Amino acid sequence: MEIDLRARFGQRRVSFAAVRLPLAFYRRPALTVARELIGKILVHQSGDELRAGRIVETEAYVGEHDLACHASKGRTRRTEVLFGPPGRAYVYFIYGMYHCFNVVAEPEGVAAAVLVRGLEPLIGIPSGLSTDGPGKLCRALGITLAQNREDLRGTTLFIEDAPAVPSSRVRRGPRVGVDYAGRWAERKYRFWIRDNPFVSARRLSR
DNA sequence: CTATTGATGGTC
DNA sequence: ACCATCAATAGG
Repeated sequence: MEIDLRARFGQRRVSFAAVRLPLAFYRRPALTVARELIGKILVHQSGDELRAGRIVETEAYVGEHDLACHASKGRTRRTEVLFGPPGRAYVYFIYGMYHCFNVVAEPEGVAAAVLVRGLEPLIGIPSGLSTDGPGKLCRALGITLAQNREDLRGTTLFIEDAPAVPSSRVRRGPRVGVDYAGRWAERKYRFWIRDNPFVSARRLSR
């Protein structure tokens, strides 16, 4: 089923072609994908529920050598999807309560991904559910382990192209919650839209 | 405002 | 035992 996002964004006077991001978008360095995902539209359609938001915050996890990346633990049942083809969902369950949604990046064989940490609500987000944080946005969009490994060019969980966000509006800083990764925690692998209220960890987001 | 703590369960 | 989180709580 095709979904015409143009009609819905028309209400916000935003017009662009509703087109899924192609494989080539994802098959690039994770840092590039993380930066370029800012402003794109994450959509989850399950049954007759359509929920979508604009990506306002991401983090790159660049490979097995990156001690903050789950793939640094090697190839396991959980991390296997990271070694696979790009453009798939990597969803994991954390702290017994939350899910986190990632986009697999880089060519097959390179275990890298981009964590989506903040969404600006656009369509169908139930009132009272916030989207400023990786766990919260998964709850708001109904993303669970059921979506793990899903192809993001499909029809249930997918990402639509949208106008690029200019560099003047994008900020960079260290990733959140990865102090265990030593020097890798210091690297500025996190991207967010400046002053956007749907960015997580506001204290660290100036 | 910062710092700390508890909830809660998959993974290895 | 650890954890790519979050809300509640305590303290300055």
